[in-house]
Amino acid sequence: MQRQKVKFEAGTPGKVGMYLCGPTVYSDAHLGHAKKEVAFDVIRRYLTHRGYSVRYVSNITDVGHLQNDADEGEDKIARRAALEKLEPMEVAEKYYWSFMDDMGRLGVQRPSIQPRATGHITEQIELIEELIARGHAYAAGGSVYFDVRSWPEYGKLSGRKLDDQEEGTREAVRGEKRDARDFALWKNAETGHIMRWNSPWGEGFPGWHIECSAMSLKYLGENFDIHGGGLDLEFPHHEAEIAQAEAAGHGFARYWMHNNMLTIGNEKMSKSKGNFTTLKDLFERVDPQVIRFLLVGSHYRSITEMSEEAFVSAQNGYRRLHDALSEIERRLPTAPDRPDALSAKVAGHVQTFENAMSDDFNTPRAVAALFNLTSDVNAALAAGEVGRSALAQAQAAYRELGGQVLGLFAAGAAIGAADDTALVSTLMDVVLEARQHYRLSKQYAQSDALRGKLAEVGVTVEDTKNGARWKR
RNA sequence: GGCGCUGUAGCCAAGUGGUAAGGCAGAGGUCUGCAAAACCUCCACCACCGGUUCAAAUCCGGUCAGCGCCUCCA
Repeated sequence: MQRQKVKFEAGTPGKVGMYLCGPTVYSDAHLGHAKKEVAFDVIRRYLTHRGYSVRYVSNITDVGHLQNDADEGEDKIARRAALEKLEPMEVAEKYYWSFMDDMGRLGVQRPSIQPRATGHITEQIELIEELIARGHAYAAGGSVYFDVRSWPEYGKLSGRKLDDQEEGTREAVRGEKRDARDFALWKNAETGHIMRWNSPWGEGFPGWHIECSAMSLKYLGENFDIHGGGLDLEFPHHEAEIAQAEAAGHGFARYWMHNNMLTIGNEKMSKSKGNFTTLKDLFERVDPQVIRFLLVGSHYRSITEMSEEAFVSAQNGYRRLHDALSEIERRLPTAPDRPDALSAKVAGHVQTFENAMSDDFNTPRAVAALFNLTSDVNAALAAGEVGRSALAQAQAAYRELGGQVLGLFAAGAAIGAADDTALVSTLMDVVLEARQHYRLSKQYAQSDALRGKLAEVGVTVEDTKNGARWKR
């Protein structure tokens, strides 16, 4: 809670418990969600790489919270349900799986535990009762509110003072609150509100913030290590989480990490602004691996500026890395068994990568290390044969650092690997052989025509000293 | 109004007080029948003005511009 970069020390040696605020499942995920998920996925992967046993908990918010702070009862999921003519839980289910599918394609590993808000109503009610018992919450009109005046530490995460905040900037302040800034722990369900549960205060539904306090404590215990989420959640969501947990007497997260936003045209991409691109649309034209590469190309705490040009840039850059790895693996089986000067260079780049990641997960510097590695590898490959151990060492660097840590170079990814079936492989051999005949007899018009035809369907032919090769 | 962030090449993006990582795009060259890929070479007075320092992109003050949160938002 120092609002600065600090050294990480696990609460229990060798183990890390981390909690990430997950999505509200009422619509398709967009690129901004991907930035957050990928950022924390990389953090988790790197901690794992460093030998920690990580328990990664990320919630699913399937209770439909209100569109705004108004008194009206329509919530986001219910609204969507009406729109799509679905049961609210069908909406939640649909977009939950949609989210999982999108993240899977981006190479985001599944959480160790993925608790749902609707499955933890009891835990939330219990926490609310503890708060009431300790005098930090009060019931009013079938709802329960957190009494911010009773908890002086409220605001410590985001560095805010209550008195400085503008009151009720948008909506009329509810009369039943003791203070305008008190936030709901439990809300009375009005007539027509579909998602509702029994509680000591009547039928209702939990407030937005309470689920994260209840579920993180349940699965990670008190004083767990890391709590993450988007910077836009710092206040009020995370502030409220801390207050709820600590005012109830529970030690909460020891480190807080917030990813910055993704912008397009210098504006935050968000659902409310409508300037978002859903991942599903994006996957139609951009390889998920390229999107992931693009995201790790900027630091998680930095704003990532998105544009069409950025996709092209990422596509070409990622291809360079990918091609070098492919060439290494192609030459590995026949590489001579001797030491090579490349080894020391590889080791140097591996060290640079580790140093970058150890310093607040600096993925841009880590990626730069991979590019520098690639330069050395390509130079060595261009110069002639390279010793097997050096190649194996380089391969391991790509696979372990770029692959396991950054989540790149996934097997079966579209670039270079798709359709690499026996049939396609044989057909391509036949075509390239025919083309080679044309070339040897200097019938270049014909050979170039073949190459042109292949290019039209996205296949690139490259002539090398050792014959032609192709890639997609 | 309060809290906070950012301004680095055409674009993206790191940067730990000691004279700017990396990628894309671009220019020239090597190789090639031509391409492609790869390799070699080139490409930044770090928004502006002051200050501290032997030394500032980096620290301090100010100015300008932009952004985020304070309302659902990743």
